Amino acid sequence: MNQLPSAFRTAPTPGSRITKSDRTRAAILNGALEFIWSRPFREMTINSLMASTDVSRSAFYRYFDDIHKLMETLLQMLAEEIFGSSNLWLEGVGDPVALINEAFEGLTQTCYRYGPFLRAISDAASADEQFEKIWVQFLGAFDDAGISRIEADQAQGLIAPFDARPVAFSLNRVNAHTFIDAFGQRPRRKPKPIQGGLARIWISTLYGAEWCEKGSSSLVRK
Amino acid sequence: MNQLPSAFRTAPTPGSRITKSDRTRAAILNGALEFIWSRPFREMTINSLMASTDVSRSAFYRYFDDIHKLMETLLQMLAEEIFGSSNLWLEGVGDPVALINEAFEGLTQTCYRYGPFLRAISDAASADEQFEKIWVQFLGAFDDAGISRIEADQAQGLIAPFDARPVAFSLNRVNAHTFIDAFGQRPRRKPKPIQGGLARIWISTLYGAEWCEKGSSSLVRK
DNA sequence: TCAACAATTGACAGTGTGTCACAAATAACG
DNA sequence: CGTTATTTGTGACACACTGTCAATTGTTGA
Repeated sequence: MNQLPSAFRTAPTPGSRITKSDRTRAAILNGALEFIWSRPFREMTINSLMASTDVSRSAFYRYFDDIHKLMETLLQMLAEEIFGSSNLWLEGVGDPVALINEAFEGLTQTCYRYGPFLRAISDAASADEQFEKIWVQFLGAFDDAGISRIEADQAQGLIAPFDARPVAFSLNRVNAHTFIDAFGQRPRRKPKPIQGGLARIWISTLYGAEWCEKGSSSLVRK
Repeated sequence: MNQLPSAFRTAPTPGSRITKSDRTRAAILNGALEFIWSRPFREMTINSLMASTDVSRSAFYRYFDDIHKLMETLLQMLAEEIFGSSNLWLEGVGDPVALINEAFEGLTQTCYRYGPFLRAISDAASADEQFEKIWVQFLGAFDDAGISRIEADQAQGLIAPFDARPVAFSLNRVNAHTFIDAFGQRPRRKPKPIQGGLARIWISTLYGAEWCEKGSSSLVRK
């Protein structure tokens, strides 16, 4: 049922032994993940979060400055996985349309699994100035990579010569917020149609609609 | 400098005279608009809001249940104007590509003007369950209208026969969050490239890229 | 064993919320 | 007018959450 990552079952200490502090820290992080999975971020107070652990509320502050610093820690976890999926198209070589389809296959799966978490991150961003910067930076990294890829393909004549920046900007927004809105709260929408819709938008915009029905089987409609 | 609507300069009472209550209510709403224009929504407490009026914090509760009910009142204001712009394409007759370009002209202008406000609404939605429902409903109305329009054009052979629902869903997300991210905080991005990027995405996805450079002059690049 | 260090705790001050009984201002009316 | 009724505004209260601190408890290694 709970599809959240189990990355904190043990301690993330470098070389030394597992200390009590490690276990408490892991308990807090796991508690946060479970919380996010079952309740909206706005209800996650230090109180309610620490209630799931066996230590007091004050103990939280030995490990994190506040709720948003904790979210920052969690975001880093997800970031690698998401960036990994997207990189297929962003930096891959070969047929770009096929790469996009492949990338959306993995990306959709990842975002479907982590939907509520993704949503919590987005909510946390609007609640805290510092964390918002991190989230904006995270999205901005995709913007830059997208612009590079589009301009590279434009140089090769694969993409029409339009202004890459605003298109990359909007294409990244459509991904982020389609996933957040579609998978962020239960019942989540079916992933396949969402994936198909996004792939269609990207491929039509960048390479032309005639590529939409070709390529990966992930676009075949039932 | 301040481009916010001045809708509350007087009282919105039906027939009768302007009472003191009307003026206070208007002062609160105007204070909220000014606040949103200059500071992020997360900093808008009843305290800081009422400081701009000449009545006490408690007086707020005579007019609104809480901050989010106030936001609800403000949203209704904007809703009509936004829906008006979009309706050009959603329900207009004639060349749909030209209609989209026209619609984006007005829509971009409106969202540029009300950017910080739009952003506050989005932030408020993630902070309050009730208000979130209203925001979701607001977006959902565009989804439904978009699906209808796409399916109608598909029936006419103007749009390829793909599953309209997820595409309309994502196209609406790209609008909302492109505008929020691009115009929600100063310095706002230049509206024209944003408008061009969005129009390109919509037109390519729905009608095919060959229509992108034709139609309205709003797509001509410098 | 017993210091030295790590982890945890309850209590506190600060800020915000929403409610209430009461005070002040305004309107209604003889 | 002056008096009453209604509307509008206020301070004070109880509650919730945050972040800090000195004091306490626990763990570890010589």
